[in-house]
Amino acid sequence: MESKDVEPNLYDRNCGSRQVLDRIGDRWSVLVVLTLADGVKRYSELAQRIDGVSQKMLTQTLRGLERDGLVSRTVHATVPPRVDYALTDLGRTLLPLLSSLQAWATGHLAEVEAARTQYDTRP
Amino acid sequence: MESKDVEPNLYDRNCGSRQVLDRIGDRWSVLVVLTLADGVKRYSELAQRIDGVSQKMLTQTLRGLERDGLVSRTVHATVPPRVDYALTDLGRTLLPLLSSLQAWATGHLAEVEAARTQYDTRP
DNA sequence: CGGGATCCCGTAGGATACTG
DNA sequence: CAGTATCCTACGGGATCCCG
Repeated sequence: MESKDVEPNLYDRNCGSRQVLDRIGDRWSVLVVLTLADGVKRYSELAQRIDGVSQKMLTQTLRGLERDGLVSRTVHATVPPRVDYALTDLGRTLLPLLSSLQAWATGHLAEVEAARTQYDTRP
Repeated sequence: MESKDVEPNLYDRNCGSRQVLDRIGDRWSVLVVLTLADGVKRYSELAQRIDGVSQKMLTQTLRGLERDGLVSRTVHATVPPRVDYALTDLGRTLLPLLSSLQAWATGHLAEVEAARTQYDTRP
């Protein structure tokens, strides 16, 4: 099969789908999107909620998500300034997947940790 | 079900669930697991299939997945040596999620790229 | 063939200070 | 408050050599 309908190959480093996957796979992106799951959040709320993220990384992550059309950014011309972030429709389509991921992570945490200790304590 | 249910907080950097998520979110881990979806693979097969991965990263990724109990590693004492990698039962439970992720990436690729160009070409 | 060990570089990413 | 700008370090990750 070699039509122009290239059937996106995730394993090809030049394929766009891989870049999309990279974004999804990003540490902070996942956490940001999940945080925005329950509605609009301000910059400071995000920073507060997501433990360990530096403002540089948070800003960078938000820009990336905004660029990819997953998150919308709304600036209110007030004093003090206020910026709201929310999921776009596209971003919302990603939500079920990330929730599943979250569920898997918490649900299988015990097994993973067990595997780790077993791996670490062996000949 | 027990009283110890601290309800794993993904947003706490010290919570194990976040480390699990980090592993899943890893660039190469996802691709390796997906590659192993259709059965046992040798080291060289993986290296060949996954474009752009260095052997160092491949080895490192495989070790990580093995440690977390997602992938099994079988060494055959032959000459030349032969090492087989396969998903464990635990690893297989992750498969549907990653497939969904893959589907999302390819399915929404166009929208994401559109959003990008729009973002890049604006005041 | 499947990696372990080294060397080395680029950059991701943290801390801090400054601005609109 | 919500960033940008700067500096600086750690580490991701590539290339190379070598061994079981």
